[in-house]
Amino acid sequence: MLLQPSSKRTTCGTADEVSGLRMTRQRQEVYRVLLAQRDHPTANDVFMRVKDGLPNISLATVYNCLEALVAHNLVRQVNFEREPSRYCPNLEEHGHFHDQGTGVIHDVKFKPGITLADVLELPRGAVIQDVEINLRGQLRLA
Amino acid sequence: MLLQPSSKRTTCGTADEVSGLRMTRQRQEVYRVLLAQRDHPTANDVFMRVKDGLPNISLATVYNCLEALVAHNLVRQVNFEREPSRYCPNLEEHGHFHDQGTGVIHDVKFKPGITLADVLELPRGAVIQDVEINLRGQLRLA
DNA sequence: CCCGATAGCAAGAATTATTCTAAATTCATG
DNA sequence: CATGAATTTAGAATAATTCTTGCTATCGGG
Repeated sequence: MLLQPSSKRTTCGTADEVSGLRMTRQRQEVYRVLLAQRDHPTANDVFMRVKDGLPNISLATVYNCLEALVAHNLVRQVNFEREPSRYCPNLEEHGHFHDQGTGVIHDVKFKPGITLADVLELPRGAVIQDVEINLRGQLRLA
Repeated sequence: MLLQPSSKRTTCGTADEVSGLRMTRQRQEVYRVLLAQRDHPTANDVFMRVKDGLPNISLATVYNCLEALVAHNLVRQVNFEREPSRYCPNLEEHGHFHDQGTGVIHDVKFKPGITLADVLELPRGAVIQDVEINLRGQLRLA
């Protein structure tokens, strides 16, 4: 899923868009950085990485870009406790395991064929829009 | 030495501890407020409620009390997105469903006999200390 | 009962991730 | 090219939470 400032496919008069989002240089670079190193960086981490390619970018812009990417479902925002938000380009439904020993956050997939309703006693009539599963623990390797 | 219930001081008397936590007047009141209205209040909500009984309590103390209660596993801290933390005296393992329509947070129980390992592909050797499950959605009542 | 030590409290200042503001720039489109 | 909308930027503002400081209450030992 490489993003490219693709050819001018101007249906209604718009230009290079991904998921209806105009792909500016800054958004491109923020997205590229997220794909390049999938270690759940914070906004500030992203800021520092993006500065290599765009030395004049501002932190506010990084926040703007991340917000735009999240709003257009290209990136997920991951909140852990009250820590700074982290960002994740893995769009599959998944949870996160935060290893307290190393600080590393691992993606955790659902077992195949499992749905939330199999697991939880949801309120009647509940329509779920978004699921967040966060685990904290240690990796005790044998 | 004979001890009579001292009528002068607080009704709670001396040095009673719960889970190794000294139960001061302030901690008692914070805890009581949480038990009385289980609507997942924020620290500030708790502050306002506690002021009825303890008009001189400070917000910092409410934070301290909540922290102490959480540390001693009498209360759970619930974090939703980047919103202010909420507090919950329900100690059963459970998740939270945040109804976007009303803003109400509902506790969500696991179905009986379900364990995390049934559902998630945990990393090998992962020892889970804490689980957080947050759902966002709407209640569409038929 | 007295004393020193410790824990807890209150008030306000500090911290910090994030959002907002306003001005400048870029870009799409006519 | 002109125009208006979207985007970027730098810095100020916001707000939940934490920290600091000085004070008070409580505990344990003589």
